[in-house]
Amino acid sequence: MTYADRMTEAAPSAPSPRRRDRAATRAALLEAARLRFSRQGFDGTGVREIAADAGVDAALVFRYFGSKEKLYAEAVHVEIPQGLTDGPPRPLTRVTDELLYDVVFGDWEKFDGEHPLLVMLRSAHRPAVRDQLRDRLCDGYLRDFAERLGGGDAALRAELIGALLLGMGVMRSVVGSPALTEATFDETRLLVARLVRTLTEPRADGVG
Amino acid sequence: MTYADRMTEAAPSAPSPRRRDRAATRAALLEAARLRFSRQGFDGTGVREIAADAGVDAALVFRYFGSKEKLYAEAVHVEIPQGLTDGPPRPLTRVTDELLYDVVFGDWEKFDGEHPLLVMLRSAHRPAVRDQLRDRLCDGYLRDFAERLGGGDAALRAELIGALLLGMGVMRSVVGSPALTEATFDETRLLVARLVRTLTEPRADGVG
Amino acid sequence: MTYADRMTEAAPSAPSPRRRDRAATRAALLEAARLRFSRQGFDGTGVREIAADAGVDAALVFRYFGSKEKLYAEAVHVEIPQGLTDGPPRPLTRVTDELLYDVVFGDWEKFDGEHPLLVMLRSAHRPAVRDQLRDRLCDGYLRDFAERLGGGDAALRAELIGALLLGMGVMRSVVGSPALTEATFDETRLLVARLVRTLTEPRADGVG
Amino acid sequence: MTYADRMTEAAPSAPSPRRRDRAATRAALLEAARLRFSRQGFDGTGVREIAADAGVDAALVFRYFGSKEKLYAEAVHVEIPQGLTDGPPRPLTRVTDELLYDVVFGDWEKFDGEHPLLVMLRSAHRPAVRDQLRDRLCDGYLRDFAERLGGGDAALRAELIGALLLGMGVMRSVVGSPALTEATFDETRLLVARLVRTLTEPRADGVG
DNA sequence: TATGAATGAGCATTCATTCAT
DNA sequence: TATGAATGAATGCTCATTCAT
Repeated sequence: MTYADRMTEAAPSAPSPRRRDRAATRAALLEAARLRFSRQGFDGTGVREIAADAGVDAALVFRYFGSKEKLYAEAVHVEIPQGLTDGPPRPLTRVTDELLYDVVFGDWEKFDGEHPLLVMLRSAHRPAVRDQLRDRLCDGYLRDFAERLGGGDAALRAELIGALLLGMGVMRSVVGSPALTEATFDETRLLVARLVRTLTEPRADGVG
Repeated sequence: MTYADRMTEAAPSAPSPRRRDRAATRAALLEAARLRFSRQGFDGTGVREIAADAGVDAALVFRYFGSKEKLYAEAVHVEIPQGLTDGPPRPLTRVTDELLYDVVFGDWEKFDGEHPLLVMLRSAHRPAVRDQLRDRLCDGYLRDFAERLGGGDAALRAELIGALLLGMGVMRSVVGSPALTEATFDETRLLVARLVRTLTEPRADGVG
Repeated sequence: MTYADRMTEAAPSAPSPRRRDRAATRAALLEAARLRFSRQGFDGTGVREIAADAGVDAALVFRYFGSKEKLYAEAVHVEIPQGLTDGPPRPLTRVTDELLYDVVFGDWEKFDGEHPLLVMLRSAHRPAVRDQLRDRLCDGYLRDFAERLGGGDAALRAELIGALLLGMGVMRSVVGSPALTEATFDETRLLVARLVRTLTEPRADGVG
Repeated sequence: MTYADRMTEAAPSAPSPRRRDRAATRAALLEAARLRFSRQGFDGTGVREIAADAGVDAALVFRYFGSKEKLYAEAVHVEIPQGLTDGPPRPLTRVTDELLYDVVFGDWEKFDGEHPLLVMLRSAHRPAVRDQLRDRLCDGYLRDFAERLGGGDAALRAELIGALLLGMGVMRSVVGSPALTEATFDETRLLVARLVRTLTEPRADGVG
């Protein structure tokens, strides 16, 4: 059996055998789903596994969420933090600092340590997940970001910054590259800030 | 056509020749597997599908490769191109130019149009794939790259460049972000070169 | 989903009157069950569907009726109409006329347009339904009918008439055969009357 | 458990543990399916049951037939006997005699004793089965039959004969009505022949 | 009493894999 | 050696029914 690499640890939480509590059961399923999907991706996770983690019957997944796919969509959904262009005015490098922390260095406990965008990336071969990812990334983060930048190729430069941050997240959490994994947030933010400024400040010489 | 034509050709179809020798059958399976895995990822591809594409029985996958997982490993394996620090000496931005073309803009026919690293990323939720990806990326590209860069945090800066390129590939092929998808190679390389120089040139001001 | 032809329209009635007494709820369940079972058969109907039509919880089905099977039995039960040999005396062809109308051409609103016998026939693979059907048909219609006919093989001839009428109902509503579906009641009754007389009138020549 | 009425007898045949014999396995599955479907209808039969009867794994149902529905279609398919208007010329009552025997009195061993039309009737709530039934009945038996009869309402009279025979089959095998169940073929054919003649012979008086 | 949360057996179907030939 | 028949565990999902409240 070559599929033994699937992690089989029990649910870390599953606190009380709460019974007959709709909200709590739903929440327990969502929490279990988040963790499993984060670790194992969509295809690698079974609904029975999730239900067992939550301590309930698998049929409740369908009662409460309709399908595995909808459970996934709801599990990886997070309210997009408004903090890009909204909130108190602050310099762009401050904004990217926050994003860097969130996406790359943040410890998203509920998602097994990774940013939900990276979690979704892991199951992005599914069209539904891909769409969700695109919405969150392009219509969420990047659009606001591009508006903040000026110039004709604002969208492209915004996506480059997005690519950098996303790529760093991939490097750390998916690939596990050594330098980024061991680097501290402070070491990294200086480099990132320099890169962001490079894309932000208008350069008189347009030389590549 | 890729920047450096390092892919060796192979029959694109191999339709009719019924009687095949062992080597040809193996090659046909590998080619079919490469295309299917690239398009559909590991989980989304069945061994019967691959075998049917190759015109042979599915049992041969196990006879020749032992398991689906090992077939995958062999299918996505490509000899790491020597073109980073080897070859004729050329400026670093030229090297990253080549990498940008390969990873982000290149058309890898044998992998259905994408760089094998992106293909692997798509199935990276599997520990085996993840390990393979890490080896290829860290011990392959990034190590050579870091040696080329000087300074104390060379490895980190090398990974940042790697993250940028990998992130751009993800943006284009997985996420499908609009600006990067529509941008031309030439529009993009100027921006990337600027970023690379930012990480390369020693800056007197160490401000982040 | 190849079974999408299952009708999914909501209940046409039972809209608003929230608070109901026991009797009204029971009646609402029965009515909903009758319609659903008539349309979709026993296996094709779920208790949740019925309960939803009636506007109550599915558990009430079990509280009131014990099981889906018992609900079915009660739903398709109708008082056998007395109109065969009872009532004012009238010729036998008149009686079969009435039966023809009832079974084949009648519009049984409460059973979605079909005679309950045909409805039951549709789920007659269930032993319980089959028993109910046999009781209704043999101990109900056919016994009275046979008494009306004279002669040694009265029972057999009665069953032949029953078979004709039942078969016509099957042809129209289950099979959907073209001629019987489009024929009018008046076109048909002449032929049926002739057949009935054939079985009724003593024939001098006993030739088959 | 109110569903205990499902018959659970083992397969009567399952002769040899024939292994690795495509044709024999296919045939064993078909035979088991025919019996189970005949007894229990489409919904009441599981593919595991069928496979167990045939002594093989349930997955083979899908390997050989694609789906449960296709297995059903193939299981209840019989070559329609040409013997209505084809073959040596013979009087119509002789033709109906044959049909009577086939549909009502014949012992179709492979279908658990019933004519396949009656078997299909049992699962006719499924659109696919219904279509198959209609094809077999209307386009098969009845069309040829109507051509044989003359007159303006030939189709209607043909369907009346069909209804009679089908209804008799239902009475015997589904309802289990006593007289028809106990009657001999010879007792019955005389009555049926009289009925057929009634519909065949032109009557000067068109009175119903 | 009536609600609705929970259950668990069951469903058809798919899959990588093995084994007889 | 290579074919393809056979396997069995796992998949997502549905259902009638029960039980706590």
